[in-house]
Amino acid sequence: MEYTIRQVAEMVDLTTYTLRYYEKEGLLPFIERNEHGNRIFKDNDIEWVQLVCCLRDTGMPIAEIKDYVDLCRVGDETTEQRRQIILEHKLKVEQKIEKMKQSLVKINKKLKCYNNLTIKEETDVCNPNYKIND
Amino acid sequence: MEYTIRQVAEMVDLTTYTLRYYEKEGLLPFIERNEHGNRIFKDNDIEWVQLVCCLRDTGMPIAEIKDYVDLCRVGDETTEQRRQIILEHKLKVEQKIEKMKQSLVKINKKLKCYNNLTIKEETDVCNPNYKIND
DNA sequence: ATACACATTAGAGTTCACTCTAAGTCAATA
DNA sequence: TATTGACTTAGAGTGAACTCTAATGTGTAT
Repeated sequence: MEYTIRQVAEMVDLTTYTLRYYEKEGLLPFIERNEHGNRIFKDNDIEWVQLVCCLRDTGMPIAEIKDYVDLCRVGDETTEQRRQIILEHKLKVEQKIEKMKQSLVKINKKLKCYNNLTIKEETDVCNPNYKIND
Repeated sequence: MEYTIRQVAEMVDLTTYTLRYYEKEGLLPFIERNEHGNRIFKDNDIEWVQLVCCLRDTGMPIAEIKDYVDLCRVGDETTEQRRQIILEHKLKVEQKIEKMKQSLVKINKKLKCYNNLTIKEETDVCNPNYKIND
């Protein structure tokens, strides 16, 4: 199957601007063109875009994704370097999730505080301003 | 206990620039000053800064934290609005964690692919460039 | 034929969250 | 007394990641 940039944008929930920007930055070096110079996305390309999105969504900077893509283009002799990049990113993502979970605990405590307040109609012991509590 | 901006920066792992910026943006409206106009952070302030960091780290924009802080300053009649803000943020954070976990699954698949490659010394079936696989 | 809808490019502009600079004040120390 | 070092401010600068504009081209519908 082949898709226009607009269709792909819709599919992966990016704008056409962003897709062009990603190509310009070297994140999508394989996209073909038709006879008018318009981009043609194949199914493989969609999957690639999705991988790029996955890395971006988990906090990998554009420049680092570019490095990874460049290694991909070199060929077999770079698999170990690529493995290393993905491994390190995996660890960062795991840490990020752990930190988010910790933060969520704090947020839930805060929320519980407000819930108690609302339910019990008590005096505001839960931070009308933070001088009083938390 | 009282602390200088430098000490607080160290404690919460922000720069002094960032702390001043947060105050300028209205995120820390209660910080007192000494006779020379220097900021004095109390223990309460540290906790407040940590809450701000918690919200920031989980993706709440500065402007939204500001709105929340402003509501705190108004007083008791805004607890329901504040509860709502925290509740909605909690849900967003949960979604964010869920999305991160999904992404991690994808990243792990990729990594496994490279690991197999490295261990088995097979032909590169795992994306020397993405035309071949994934 | 002409308008509409979609595509293209280079490059400018925007937003966010800092990050830093310059110029100044103040207190303690050599 | 002079320097050092920590603080202050307003406001300029930075970097990342988009986001958009303007000019242009192409194919289809009325």
